Amino acid sequence: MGFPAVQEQLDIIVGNVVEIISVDELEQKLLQSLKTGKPLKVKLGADPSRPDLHLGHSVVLRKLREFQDLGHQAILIIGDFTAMIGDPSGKSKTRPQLSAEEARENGKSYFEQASKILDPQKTSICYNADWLGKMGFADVVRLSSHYTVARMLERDDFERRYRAQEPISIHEFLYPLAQGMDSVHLKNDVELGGTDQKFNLLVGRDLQREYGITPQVCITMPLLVGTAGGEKMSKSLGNAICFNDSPADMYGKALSIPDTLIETYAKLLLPQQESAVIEILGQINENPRTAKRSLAKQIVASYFSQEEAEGAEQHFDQLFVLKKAPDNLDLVEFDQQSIPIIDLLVTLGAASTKSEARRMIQQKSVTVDERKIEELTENIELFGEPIIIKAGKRKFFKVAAKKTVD
RNA sequence: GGGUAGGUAGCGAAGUGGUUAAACGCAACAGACUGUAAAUCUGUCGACUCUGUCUUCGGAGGUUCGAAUCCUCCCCUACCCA
Repeated sequence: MGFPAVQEQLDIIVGNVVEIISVDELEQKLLQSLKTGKPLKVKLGADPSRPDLHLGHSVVLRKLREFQDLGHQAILIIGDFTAMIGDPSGKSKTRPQLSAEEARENGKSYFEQASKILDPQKTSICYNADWLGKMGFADVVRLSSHYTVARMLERDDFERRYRAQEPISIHEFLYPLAQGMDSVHLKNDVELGGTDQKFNLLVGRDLQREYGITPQVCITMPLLVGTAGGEKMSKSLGNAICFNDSPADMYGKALSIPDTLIETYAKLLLPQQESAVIEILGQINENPRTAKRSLAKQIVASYFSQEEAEGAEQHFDQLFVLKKAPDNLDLVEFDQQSIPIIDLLVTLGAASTKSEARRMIQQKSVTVDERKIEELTENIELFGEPIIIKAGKRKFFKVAAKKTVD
């Protein structure tokens, strides 16, 4: 099967990217593949230590998908080797060192999640422990000789930390080199990454050249801003929308983004060709609310289905527009017949400590079957029909005493 | 090896013997408002048997009526000199 014309391919590839190093080389590679009928190898690195994919990852995954759709070969490379070492970078706590099995396990989960965007049939997965794990100390020494400290310090992150007098461990210097070795091993034509990966991508390019391979084209994609705006989306900052979120959560989170983010989200999170994108962009000025609602719905639909997206929207309206409890709450059963409200909130996980539970009550955010709790010491009767506990705006629980079978 | 500057609540950052559970900012949570879980305003934000009690300021001891603040030892980080 043939590839689309080079210009046609370029038009798609260029969309949404921040930088392509370099466009000329990319064009040549495309031309070459068109002539020989050989697809380009497009590499994307995946970190298996954090297998929870969120919409931030989707930006770059979508770009990879576009390459697939153009007929090129997507290679998802699971960094299980680096994950096994663990990364104590800077002040951030040492990441748990993963065992080989855990890393593989996470890698699998990563692939499954990524398959919501990629075409799994056309995606090859590699584990970099397969080759990095076989390198001996001598190999590593040889590898490190290709790079200098000064060049390492060019990296934004290193430079900043160095200036701020924050610690940088030696092995962190080895990371870009290890990642670069992946490119040497795979002889890939293109590597994708977020803008924060630019340095690493370039190291891969340099190393390929050192090892006598045609250097890869580096394509960087924008980092997605989190739902709160400002910082980049990340699970640990709690501003992420995850692939594994329920449709309802996904919808709610998407709807809570600041208005100023609607455009960015619409462009980066939906397929470029999607007609809804244009529609949403058109609505922003007239009615941001409508634009945001259809954005949220489209996002949910792209991970689940149109029906589930509708459902999520209805669920949301019921909760926040009509302010009623959702009707499909799981029942939490208790052994005892009654329980102090504070203990109840902690047991349910609505509050992490009793002090917090106390505070919530004092702030009048707790209701039991629509009745506001005023007394800190109130006992909640659990026998009989299940009751609905509401804590804050969006935490609902349905509780009851266990039915005694006699 | 020598020297200097540091290690304070989720993060950033004040505080250098006494109303200090510890200023302030961010994050978080709640309330009001709204078109949303946006924005804005207000409040909360160590724990508990909660008008009181207990435990915190890298760790362990010590001085003192009283210490995050003084002393000793140790651990950790950055920089400079070797």
